[in-house]
Amino acid sequence: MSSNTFGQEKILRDELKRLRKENETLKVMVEVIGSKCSILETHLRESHCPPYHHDSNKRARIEEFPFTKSSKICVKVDEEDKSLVVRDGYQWRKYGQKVTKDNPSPRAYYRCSMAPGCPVKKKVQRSAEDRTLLVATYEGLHNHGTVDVPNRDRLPLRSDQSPRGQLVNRNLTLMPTMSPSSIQPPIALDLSLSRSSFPQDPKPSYLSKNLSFGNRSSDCTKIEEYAASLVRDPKFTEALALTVARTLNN
DNA sequence: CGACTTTGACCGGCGC
DNA sequence: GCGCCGGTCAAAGTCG
Repeated sequence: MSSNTFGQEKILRDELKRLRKENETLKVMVEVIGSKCSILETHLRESHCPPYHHDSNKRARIEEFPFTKSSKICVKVDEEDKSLVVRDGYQWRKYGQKVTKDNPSPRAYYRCSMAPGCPVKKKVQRSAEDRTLLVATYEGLHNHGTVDVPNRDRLPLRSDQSPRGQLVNRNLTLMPTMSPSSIQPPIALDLSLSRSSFPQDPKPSYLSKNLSFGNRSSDCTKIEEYAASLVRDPKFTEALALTVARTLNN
């Protein structure tokens, strides 16, 4: 064995060690954020309990409890790409398109067509600030358990420029832009991350800082502060989504 | 022929 | 009450 081989082996071992640490760190983050999420959700439910009027004459807009069923994701696309297609592992049927006042780009309305009667809807619109971002807003909860269906590769069909059935590779980014009324984790957690849209960058920015959990008295505070800063990091949220998706798969 | 998009019309909430 | 606006409907068109 040459010294060169030993050197490579050492590098690989170091890399493995580093990845294990990252994995542990991510696990801690998932637990912290998960528990915070549950607490917040419970708190919201309690504090908003039912000022909920059910008027049978009102349309579906107010039929659903508003606190658990809305989330946003952002998707990076080419500026020239005019299709309003967000690949999230579900199958969608477009039922409308509108130009809204606050944004020159049209907003597309989709309904989940993977299961009959699935109440989930999504709106997709190009961000007014950043034309390379597609903002997808999800409403409702899927009434079917899995996104792992034979059709999962299928895209919502073309809008003006995407040929029918064409696969579009997008960089999905979960954005920490949820409003107080959207505390629940994003609905489409799969987000096709199993397709390995996981960042290639071996050192995600959120892990470049040193993280030590030595002192238990300040651990909780540290973790909370760090978690708060992490949720603002799109790379972290993407990694988090992947971790959760894998956990669910297991 | 079925599944889907397109697009103008329509509906209902909301602010003035 | 009126008009604006976002969301939905539904007929027609498209595609495989």
